Amino acid sequence: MSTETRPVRTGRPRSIPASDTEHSPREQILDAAAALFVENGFTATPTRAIAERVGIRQASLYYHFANKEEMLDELLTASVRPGLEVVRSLEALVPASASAAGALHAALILDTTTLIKAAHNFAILWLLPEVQGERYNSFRTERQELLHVYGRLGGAAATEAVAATVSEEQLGAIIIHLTELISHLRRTGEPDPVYLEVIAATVLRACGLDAAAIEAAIAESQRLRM
Amino acid sequence: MSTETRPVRTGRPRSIPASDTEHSPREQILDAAAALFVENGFTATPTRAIAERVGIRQASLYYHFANKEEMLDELLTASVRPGLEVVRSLEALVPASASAAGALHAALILDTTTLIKAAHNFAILWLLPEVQGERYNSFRTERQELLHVYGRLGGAAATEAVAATVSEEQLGAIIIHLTELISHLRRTGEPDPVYLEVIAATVLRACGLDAAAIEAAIAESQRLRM
DNA sequence: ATTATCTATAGATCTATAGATAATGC
DNA sequence: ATTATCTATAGATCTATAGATAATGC
Repeated sequence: MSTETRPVRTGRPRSIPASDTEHSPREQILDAAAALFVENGFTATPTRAIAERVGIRQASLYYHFANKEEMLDELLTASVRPGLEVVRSLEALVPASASAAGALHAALILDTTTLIKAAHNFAILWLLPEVQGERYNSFRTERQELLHVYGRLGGAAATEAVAATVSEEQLGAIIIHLTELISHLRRTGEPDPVYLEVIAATVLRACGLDAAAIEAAIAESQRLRM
Repeated sequence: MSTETRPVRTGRPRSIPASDTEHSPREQILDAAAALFVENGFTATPTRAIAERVGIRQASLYYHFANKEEMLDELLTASVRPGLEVVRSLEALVPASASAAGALHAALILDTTTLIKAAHNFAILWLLPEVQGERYNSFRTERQELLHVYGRLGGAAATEAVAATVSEEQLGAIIIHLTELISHLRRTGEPDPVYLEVIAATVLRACGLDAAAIEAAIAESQRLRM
């Protein structure tokens, strides 16, 4: 016996009945837009292409969104938020129940796992030139926050020698940028999952940790992620 | 007495006389296109905007280029080639007249210096979604070659522990990606030049080098660049 | 009555071609 | 004659709005 709220659809039926009755039209549109924006970019994706992929008429998009920008805006914020939460909750464990290096490694693995597994390669959306505009400031703020958290974790994990020459700001930029390597690799094919481990270890090396310290952080990271 | 070949221009004069008589119309167009493609992207840059920036009519572009793609294509290849030459010539010094770590460091500083100083932020062009098409394969081949050279240099410089867990392919991807951090930072402002040193040192750490080995590589790198 | 679609289309582009024109070169 | 521009424009978009329509909700 199913207690799921079966979605009963009002409104005029589509000329091509929806293959996906699970998700709301809004979600269907965002999914199609994500796929196409990632593949072709924003300006190069006609609203018609989005509609076609959903199986509705081009004009019907505008019942759900005021314009094309609104779709991109929603996709952008959806693309940082989960990563930010993960990294924040791991930072909260430091120093009481986790070391900075252990938490950093765990955050990196979880974050890059999301990047590699997500249905669409969301994380490259913010590279679109159109995103430079002020319209997307709220997204940029969230990304900046992610950079700061990574910077703090990295700074706390770093050896004195590294902390003395690399600011937390710089470290944050380097770390977040290394996680994004996954998205870049995804553009040309399915990246080898071993990259997740390689990137996480590279970040720890960038923080100045030696082989023994890295091994310890990896072990701790595994416990933290259980 | 000047022996410079003063460019005497044939053809119908422009309605707005060129402010730049130094460069050929083709070069003027590429310069304008570079600035606009970097700022707004490819599809979002109308040919009219390029022409306006040059000071000619939109249709006049097509005397010099068959289409818009040809402009992007030319800009892309111009953006990798110099870096590739620099890195190659440094690799040639190894091991006879330079250590791998020293050559790698020198290559990184020279490469990122170009990225930070170039008139336009060329290096982000290859991130444009339009560049994924086969049309730009020749450019992608050159970039792949740059990745391989960096991978070989990194592999040769790496400690045994790192070389055992990170392939040259992976190392190359990480290194080239770290150099590109400069271009990303340039999108939002003028990056602090200290990033050049920070990135180069980060790469050496990623290769597993300890503080002493890095210091030695930096000293050697300075000699190599004199 | 409300919702979510549809059809039709206005208005604003945008790329690239055709053919004219105003210089210099020989 | 050759070169590099110009004017004019065809043809193909592309976004967003207006208003009609076919369901369900009450």
